[in-house]
Amino acid sequence: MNKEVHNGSRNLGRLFIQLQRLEKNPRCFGEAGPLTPSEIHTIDAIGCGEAILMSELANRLSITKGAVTQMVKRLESRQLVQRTAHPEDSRAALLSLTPKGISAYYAHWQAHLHFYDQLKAKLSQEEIEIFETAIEKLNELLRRTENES
Amino acid sequence: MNKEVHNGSRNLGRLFIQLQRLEKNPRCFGEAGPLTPSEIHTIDAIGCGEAILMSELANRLSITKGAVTQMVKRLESRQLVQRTAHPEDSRAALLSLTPKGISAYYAHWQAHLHFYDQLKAKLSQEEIEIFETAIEKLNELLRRTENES
DNA sequence: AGCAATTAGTTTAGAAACTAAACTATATCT
DNA sequence: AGATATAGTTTAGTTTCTAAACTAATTGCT
Repeated sequence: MNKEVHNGSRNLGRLFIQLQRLEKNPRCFGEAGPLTPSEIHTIDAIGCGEAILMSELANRLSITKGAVTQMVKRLESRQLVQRTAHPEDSRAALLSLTPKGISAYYAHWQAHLHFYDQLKAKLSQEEIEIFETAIEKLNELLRRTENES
Repeated sequence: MNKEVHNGSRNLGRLFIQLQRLEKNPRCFGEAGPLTPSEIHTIDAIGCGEAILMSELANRLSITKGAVTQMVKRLESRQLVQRTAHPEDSRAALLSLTPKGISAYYAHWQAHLHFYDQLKAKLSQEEIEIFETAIEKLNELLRRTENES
């Protein structure tokens, strides 16, 4: 009984470590060749919505602008991302996904959904709902923890 | 309604990213100075149980033996980890935590528990239980996914 | 209009945390 | 004893990032 007290925290820790491990190696998504975790993560952050600025991407990824420059250069050379001139500010570059980038984006998304479906298959409808609200609360908690520091 | 279909997966993804972000910077634990994520992770993997071999540590961390050599060298020089000779195999080194390492280990553990307590404060007893079994099932699923590839 | 301050992005040198592969030294198997 | 396997180390090189100095365009002030 007493031994079980810390298991919740331990399991959450393990979950994190396993996720990290799984996301460590390059994988293929859509028509793109093998993509490293950072690469697919960047594609995910750019997304299929409106084109975004380099600095906005840096923000979303929590990395420096310099790192973004380097990453985008690589993805551009592999024709996954494209830059277009900003219509009003000639300093700025507008980033968006190419068709190949979009295919990687959807394939990645698809993989996530597939994985999540597997989890849902193991839970009842009620459990799914509780799990999801718990995850949301966790996210909220983390957001606040982040601002504290 | 339809818009909500993918939110579970998205939130789980966000959780992962937020956790990564949070664990990015060096932090202080116990009597040890600032420790990088890899360092505290290594200390956590060595643990306070029986002394372990370098290769066992490499296994637990899913990194190469060479990487372990380098990491342990650093932690040893900071007096967080110690090596003792293996009584029966003179090739092998037995790793364990020094008192300073142990204090870091517990402080890290403490931080996790504290965080988890904050989450639990937001959930009912029943919700906690469901959440924890869901996490366990997730872990199980991940373990299997890992073996597949 | 003119000059300072700000902002967008780039460049460069270097750090952290790895890997792969060749290596040393000991142990085990036949 | 000799071949093979195992524990750990070393080294050179990769990836992903940062910090800081930089360029070029924009905005704000007077």
